[in-house]
Amino acid sequence: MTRKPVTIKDVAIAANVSRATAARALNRYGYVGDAAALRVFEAADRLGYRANRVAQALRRGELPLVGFIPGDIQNPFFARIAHDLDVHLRRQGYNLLIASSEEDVDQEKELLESLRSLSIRGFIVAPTSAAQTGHFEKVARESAPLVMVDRYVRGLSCDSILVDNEGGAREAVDYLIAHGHRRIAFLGDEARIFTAQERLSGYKKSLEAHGIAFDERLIAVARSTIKHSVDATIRLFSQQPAPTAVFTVDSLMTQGALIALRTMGLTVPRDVSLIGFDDFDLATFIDPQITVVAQPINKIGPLTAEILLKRIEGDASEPQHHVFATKLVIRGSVAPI
Amino acid sequence: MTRKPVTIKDVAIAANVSRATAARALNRYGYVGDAAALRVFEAADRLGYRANRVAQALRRGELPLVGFIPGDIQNPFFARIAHDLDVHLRRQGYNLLIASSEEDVDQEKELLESLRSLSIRGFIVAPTSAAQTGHFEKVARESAPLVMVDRYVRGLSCDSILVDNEGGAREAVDYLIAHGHRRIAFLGDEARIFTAQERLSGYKKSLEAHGIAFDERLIAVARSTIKHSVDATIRLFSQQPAPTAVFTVDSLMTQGALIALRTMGLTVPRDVSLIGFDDFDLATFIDPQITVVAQPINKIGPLTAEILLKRIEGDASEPQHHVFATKLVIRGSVAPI
DNA sequence: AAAAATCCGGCATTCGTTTGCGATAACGGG
DNA sequence: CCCGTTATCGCAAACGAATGCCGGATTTTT
Repeated sequence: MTRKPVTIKDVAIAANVSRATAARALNRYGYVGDAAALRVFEAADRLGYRANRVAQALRRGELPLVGFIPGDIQNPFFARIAHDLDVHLRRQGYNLLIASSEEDVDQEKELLESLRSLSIRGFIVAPTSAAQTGHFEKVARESAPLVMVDRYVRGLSCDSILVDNEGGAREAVDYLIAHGHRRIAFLGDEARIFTAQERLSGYKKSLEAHGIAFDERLIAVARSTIKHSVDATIRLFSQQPAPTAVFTVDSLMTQGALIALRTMGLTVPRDVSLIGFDDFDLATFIDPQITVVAQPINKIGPLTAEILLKRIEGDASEPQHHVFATKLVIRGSVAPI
Repeated sequence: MTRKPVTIKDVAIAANVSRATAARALNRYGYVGDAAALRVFEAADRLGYRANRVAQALRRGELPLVGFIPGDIQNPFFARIAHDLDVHLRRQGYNLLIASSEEDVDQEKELLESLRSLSIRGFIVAPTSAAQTGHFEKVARESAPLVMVDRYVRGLSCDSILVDNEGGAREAVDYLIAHGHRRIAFLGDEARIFTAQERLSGYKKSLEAHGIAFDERLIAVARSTIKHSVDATIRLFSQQPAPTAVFTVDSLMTQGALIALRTMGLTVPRDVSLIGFDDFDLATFIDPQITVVAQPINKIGPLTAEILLKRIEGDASEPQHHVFATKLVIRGSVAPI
């Protein structure tokens, strides 16, 4: 574990030139004689020289790093986006620093500050709260470009890449209603979270459009983990009269709901119909196959990376707001009542 | 997007002291008068000063960053580990830089070099190849401590945190054999990958112990994604006579195998018995529930983080090698022949 | 052959922070 | 009152790389 990094000074000495010349040779700028350059390259190679990116960053004021702050890296949705971001950013020489906010506003704030002091070049954030915006504004104004993904903070002048949450939810609930359901439960994460709000709003609009009264008791809120969703679902279906259908807000909650329903001895779709937001690999494998609102997840990461890179390169045009359409993928988890 | 970071110089001027005094006050060392310290704090607070971690790093020679290089961040196994690492490392003031090697040795090498030049303080790696070791040796010797997780590179003098792959696989295959199976297929990722090797070895040992001849045609190799595993499984079960059971090497491949079998009209466990390595959330939800070799995944990340932190703090004792026991979780995907 | 253009490469500075050393001041025991 | 001790704080030098500037060497041009 001996630390003895090779600096440009070592290379310069070995090549018998000054540090300046070595730097010029390695970075190919200014005038460097062929002989000197050759000696420098040879020495750098022999010593295994690697430029210290920290020193470069200090001088330039920035590290080739991009920060990604999702709500939860274990959610397959965010894992997929992280993967796509990583691939695209790396192609341009950036590394991705992933730091999960765990849906905690304070932690998100802290992370943002912490990454900010790293002179990071850009941020990709899925804001935990749709309301609290102060910390983002400061970062976006003073530090580096920021792009919101999956979630939106009103009033923040930044690019955003979203999906049509409200439309997708509405379509799903419309579909349930068309099958005769009236007591449709909504299983979502905390109201603070943008996607939950929008999907709830789509749910409400659908009910309203069909003249069905909104019933607070049909709304369940839980953290987005399988475990928490199981509990919430059980609570939901313990009341009388029980819902006849449930709409879940993401794939983890869908899975939790499935497990809970099975535990309670309820069969999908015979006893309960179900539609989930966000598709997942095993959706087609479960019996019955689960009807879902699918998002074009393969497009979100790449587009986000692309937009952020443009911003980093200085694009100062008006903020862009992309909204991807969702698609109701009809499988077998909904039955007429 | 105006960049005007507040430096310690600004604080010093505002507090009417020298930079040195400001630094001493903020870092609480050396002699600083109460009055001066107070002025510094006040000024720092008012200006919103945050130390530039890049400059600190340059001076100290290291950034409070730890790099994690898994094979694939989308694999729930690695996502979980990444999450646990993140939580534990952050608690100690480190940020986690996640960069997936995508099971590509060259990319792994590049990532390692790239992170090395960031003066990263430690590495956590799941080596893609059990054979190629050169790049790791250099890093571990010259740059920063390195801990191997989930996979091991022979001859590399580093800590490792593994599970008992061979034992787990063997137990699974024993179990299949005990149910009368003889033609047991093995679905694994590329032989280059350590866990695949070990699990295959366990498979072979079990066969051998029961006097069953090893048959090359029962071995299928595919990249560890659901899509690739589907194809490989179909190939496996297209031959005559078809296997009566299959052992899969990770949860993604298990899911792929399930999908393939269903597509081919084969029912588990009536037509084919199945055991997968690595448990997954929906394993209990599929009909039948899937019998798996479970790993203590909740312990791997925390232990890894703990060991790395100790190394960073200078622990130079002999490399530790942890091997967690696996557990065969018997559910319903195996039937007697 | 002299003047001018071109090419090389070293010196010194910059980035923001930390810190060894030295200067100054305050204090108190003898 | 003197001097040793302790407290306080500033100067300047690192850390490693990048680069403007400038003097000197070489080549080209006239």
